[in-house]
Amino acid sequence: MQLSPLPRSFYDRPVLTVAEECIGKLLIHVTTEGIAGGRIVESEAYQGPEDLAAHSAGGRRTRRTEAMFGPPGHAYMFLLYGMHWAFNAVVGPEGHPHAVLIRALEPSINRSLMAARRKVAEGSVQLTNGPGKLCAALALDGSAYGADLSGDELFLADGPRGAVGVSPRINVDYAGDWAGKPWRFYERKNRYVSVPPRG
DNA sequence: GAATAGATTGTCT
DNA sequence: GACAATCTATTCT
Repeated sequence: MQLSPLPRSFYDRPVLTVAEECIGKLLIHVTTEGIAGGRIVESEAYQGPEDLAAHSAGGRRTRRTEAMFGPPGHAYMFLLYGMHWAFNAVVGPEGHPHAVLIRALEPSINRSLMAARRKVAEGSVQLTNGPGKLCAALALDGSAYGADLSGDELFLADGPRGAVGVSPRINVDYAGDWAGKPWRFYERKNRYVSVPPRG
């Protein structure tokens, strides 16, 4: 395993392919406090404009969704419920508002720094088992909006890959038929997955 | 363990 | 003014 950013070509593919291949990859954020990161163990695909669960549903292009319409390999950050940030990787060619939501990490790099940011015990599952939590642990917020993922501060790197499972997405019941799409990917038997699937 | 309510703010109608 | 791809504390069983 080495800590070099994945090439932009990794993101310039169908969103379901990228979401599935994100499992096991390392998400890394370097700040003045130091480096922090972990293995991605849960992700979801959002395929606007036809996907009603995506913020870009119906081709809505606003200030908030602008990054989704840009070229692949950039960060799409958004604030939800007024207090939590979530991190997405923009996927697919420019003009196609697709993104992969990173829902959970397994802390691996500089766990003590992440534990301090989250104010929970190092080694606790609570560290990164949810979109808002992992952003807090990595100190990701709106300032990372649109960041280039091929830079050396915020990027994905190759990592050991485990067995991947599939399930419907979480908390998108409002999306009608799209809510049932098996567009969530997770690593089997990993305790950091936010919502353990049945079985 | 499961269910529920409250927090809190940028963005859109 | 309403709502959101959530988290946490609290209140049940």
